[in-house]
Amino acid sequence: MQGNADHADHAKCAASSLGEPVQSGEALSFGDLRHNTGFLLRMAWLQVSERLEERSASVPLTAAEYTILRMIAQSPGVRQGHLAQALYIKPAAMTRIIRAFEDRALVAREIPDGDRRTVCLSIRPAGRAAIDRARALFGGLAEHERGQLDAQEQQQLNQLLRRFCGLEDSDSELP
Amino acid sequence: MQGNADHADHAKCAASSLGEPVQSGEALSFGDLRHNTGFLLRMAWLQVSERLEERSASVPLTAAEYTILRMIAQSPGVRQGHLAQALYIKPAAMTRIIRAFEDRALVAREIPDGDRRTVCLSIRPAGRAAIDRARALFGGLAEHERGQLDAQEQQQLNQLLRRFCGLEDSDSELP
DNA sequence: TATTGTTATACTCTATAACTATA
DNA sequence: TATAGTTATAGAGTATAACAATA
Repeated sequence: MQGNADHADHAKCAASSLGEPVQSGEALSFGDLRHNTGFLLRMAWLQVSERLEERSASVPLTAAEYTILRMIAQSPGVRQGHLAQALYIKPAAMTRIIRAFEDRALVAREIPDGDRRTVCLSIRPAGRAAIDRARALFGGLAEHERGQLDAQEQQQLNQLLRRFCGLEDSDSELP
Repeated sequence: MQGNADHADHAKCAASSLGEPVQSGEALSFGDLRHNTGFLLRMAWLQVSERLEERSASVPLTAAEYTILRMIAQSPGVRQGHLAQALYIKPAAMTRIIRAFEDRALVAREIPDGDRRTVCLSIRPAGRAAIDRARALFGGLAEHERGQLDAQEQQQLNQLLRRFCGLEDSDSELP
């Protein structure tokens, strides 16, 4: 429910004109927003991306690039379009990203004989080296990724997030 | 190996320098990325924001604007800077957002006598009406926010997310 | 001098549609 | 005609620093 904070039209900032407490202090109330998954997801992502951005300063790879490179390394020969679809990246954007990778010799583009409209991607040695260098910064259950959670809670969070986005516990766990 | 070898024969995609299976099919493996909280958070947020964007088409408020408006309604007289800090919005960006709100008569800006450098915000009737109209689209545990989760799992996810970003179960739950 | 908010500018992402080439 | 990818352009969002007013 939310029926608080009735009309406080002329709420003087500090001089409380109405019963509702005024937030001239520091901690302000999030109210029902605390039960809004979209809001929480955005807040959590903003915190993480901030930390990732700091870290990406020390390595020639952003977190987004790291993700794409890892996907290519894990799926050699993957079609560019499939990769874009899986990562929610539009084809037009993927083209620029991949071309930049090619310019830096991180990935190889190949047009297969079977269907010459498509582009297949594979990792190159420099790409693999970049991944290895960045893994410690961006990867796994690292401390900077935990927020206020302990390792067990983080795994629980991860599982719920996988379930949330339909990334069920199916692939590549047991070959 | 799974043998759909009709194209895989000559597709040099397949015959890479690695022994790894080739993902010319559809579902591709996310590998260790499935244990990467940052990656999962981004994927989940992308799904949600996509749905929110569709919904915001039918109402003159984006999901981000809805969040800010609700915060102002919940904290009448809140200082603009505090609001920006709480929501991870830079002051420069907040200025434009608030001015747009003021132009649409959704919020009121007030410069208090106590400290004339600051700006205090409060909701106006049109703002409250906009919130009410948008609540059904953006709010709570709505179906569009659940992903593949049932209501209980979603609450569990919400709690872990609150913990993750330090939004502990402290505020405004029991006044 | 430090703080709060504003302005101006540039840069990164993203969205969209038109285009090429293959099928 | 449909599909895969490319190109070009515009728009939103965000970062940065310089600035004004106030403390």
